[in-house]
Amino acid sequence: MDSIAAPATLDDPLYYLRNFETVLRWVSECHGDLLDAAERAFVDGVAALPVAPRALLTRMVMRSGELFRADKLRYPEIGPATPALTALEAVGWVRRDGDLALEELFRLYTKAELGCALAARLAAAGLDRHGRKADWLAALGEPAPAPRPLSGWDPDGHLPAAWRLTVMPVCERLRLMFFGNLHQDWREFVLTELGTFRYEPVALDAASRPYRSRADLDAWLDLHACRERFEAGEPADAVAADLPDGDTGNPWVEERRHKLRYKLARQWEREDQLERAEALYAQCQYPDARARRLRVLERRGEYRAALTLAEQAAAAPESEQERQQLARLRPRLHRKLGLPKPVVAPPPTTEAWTLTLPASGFVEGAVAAHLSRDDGPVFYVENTLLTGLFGLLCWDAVFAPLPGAFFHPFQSAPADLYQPGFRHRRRRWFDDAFAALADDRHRGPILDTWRRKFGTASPFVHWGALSEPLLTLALERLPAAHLAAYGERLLGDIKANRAGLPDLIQFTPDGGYRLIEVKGPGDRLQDNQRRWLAFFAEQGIPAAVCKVEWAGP
DNA sequence: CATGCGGGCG
DNA sequence: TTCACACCGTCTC
DNA sequence: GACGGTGTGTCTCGCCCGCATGGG
Ligand SMILES: [Mn+2]
Ligand SMILES: [Mn+2]
Repeated sequence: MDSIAAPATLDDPLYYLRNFETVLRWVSECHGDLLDAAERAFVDGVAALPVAPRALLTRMVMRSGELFRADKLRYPEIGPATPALTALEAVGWVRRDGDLALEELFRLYTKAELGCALAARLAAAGLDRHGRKADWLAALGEPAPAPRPLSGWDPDGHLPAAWRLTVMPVCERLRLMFFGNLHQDWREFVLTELGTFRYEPVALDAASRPYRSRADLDAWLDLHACRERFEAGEPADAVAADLPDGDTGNPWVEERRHKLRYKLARQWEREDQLERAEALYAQCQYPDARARRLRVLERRGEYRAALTLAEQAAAAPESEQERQQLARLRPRLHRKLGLPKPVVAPPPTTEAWTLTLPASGFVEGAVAAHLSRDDGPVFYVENTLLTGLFGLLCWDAVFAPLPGAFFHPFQSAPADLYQPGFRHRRRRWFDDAFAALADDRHRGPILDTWRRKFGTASPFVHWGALSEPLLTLALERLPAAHLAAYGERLLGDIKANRAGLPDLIQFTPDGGYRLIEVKGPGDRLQDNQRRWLAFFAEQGIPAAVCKVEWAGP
């Protein structure tokens, strides 16, 4: 199956067309039932086109935007653009300029060209050719002129022709079907072929695909459109009105839906629309939504309602983070309501000390340099070391070929990495990994994986930060039991616990090690850093906080 | 004309 | 374009 | 001390070219 989607060789001048055809074939074979009639007609129609228009279409799809100047579509391997464009126009996949907005006109043409074509308008606006292009656009855009065909902007025909691609929406949908997301694009094929990206080869089965139904895809695309509008600055009210509120049962779709709800509610909070924010949080399952809802109730002075919800939450906290937030919130609510102080177990204490150092830009580096000795080196590792050791030890678990986890050859992680059953579904592999730790025979396999897989994309291993000397030293010094404790906590909540680890690791001259979180003046521990430090204290894993003051002048 | 930026490309 | 972190201003006890 | 908002770097390569900009 993976051979079907392998990138084409770059020796072929039409390699990009081969790759596009690979995706079309793949979609047609594995996702044919998700296509509607028009999409099916497009996929079949591409195959029926002569090679020149087919290749030009592919070039346009893979470039950015939907608008192109004919004179910028020059490809030696395709030949003249005009006949190819004519063929594409005949099937309706491109059309001549159509209505061009002023911004589009300015994006297509250079300042010099616009100076000619728009000479009259510019003169009327009192602009000469010495101003800046952005100022021209601002001046001519006030009041906003109606979009019009190129001839409407440029009656004398100074400007070269523009063409508009009309099939971008269907191509985006195909991209989504293939990749399961829209942040990967067609360049994956080339960069993989070049060796710039390396992905772990995982056997794919025909049933593996991200979307089961057309409804899943439609919902995903709708949500994506809503999110883009929101991020473009459209008011939360308008976006919320269009936000579909169904439930597809597809975890990836639903996660996006709840995340967008969370962001909209957050925006309403900022606008002091607390009632609406609270109502939206109430139907939002994104992590932290319940904590935000509590905060909103508190801000509205609804202490009684807040306390009721807080007690519900405390009875079944959704995460350690929520437990931590509740431990701060409940005393506040009790005070407001005149209730006795609740008993809250204080977190275990972590050793802390203060260093006074000559001023320098990079606090972590300054502390590392100050503490480092020949027989006691210090590395700036933050999340990369422990997470990397875990990723190396559990490589086979992470890339286990479970149904539905991998559906194309360019995945750096299984699709269900953050889903609740992730660990359980791979317990066979994880049990092996933890057994290796229990028997203290993890070092060989970790080092071996480091050598074999170096450079291959992994959700846990950041190769640039994990040199062999660091790795060997860490393996020598870190007890297996510490690694096991770390791994268990990470697996308990991968998303929340993959960050927040201390800045430095110090390999002490006595043959041990110590993790050090550096805090410059005005910087304080983040919640996730506190949780890790509390855990390390419980587990007897050596960790400390180093506060830094800059030496006075 | 030097410089910086961003798109296109393999 | 997302995310983790640093930094800073505020409010409160 | 708690909280929230904002800014920053780094995400995915390295190279080339066209373009905009501003100073000489
Ligand atoms: Mn840090
Ligand atoms: Mn720090």
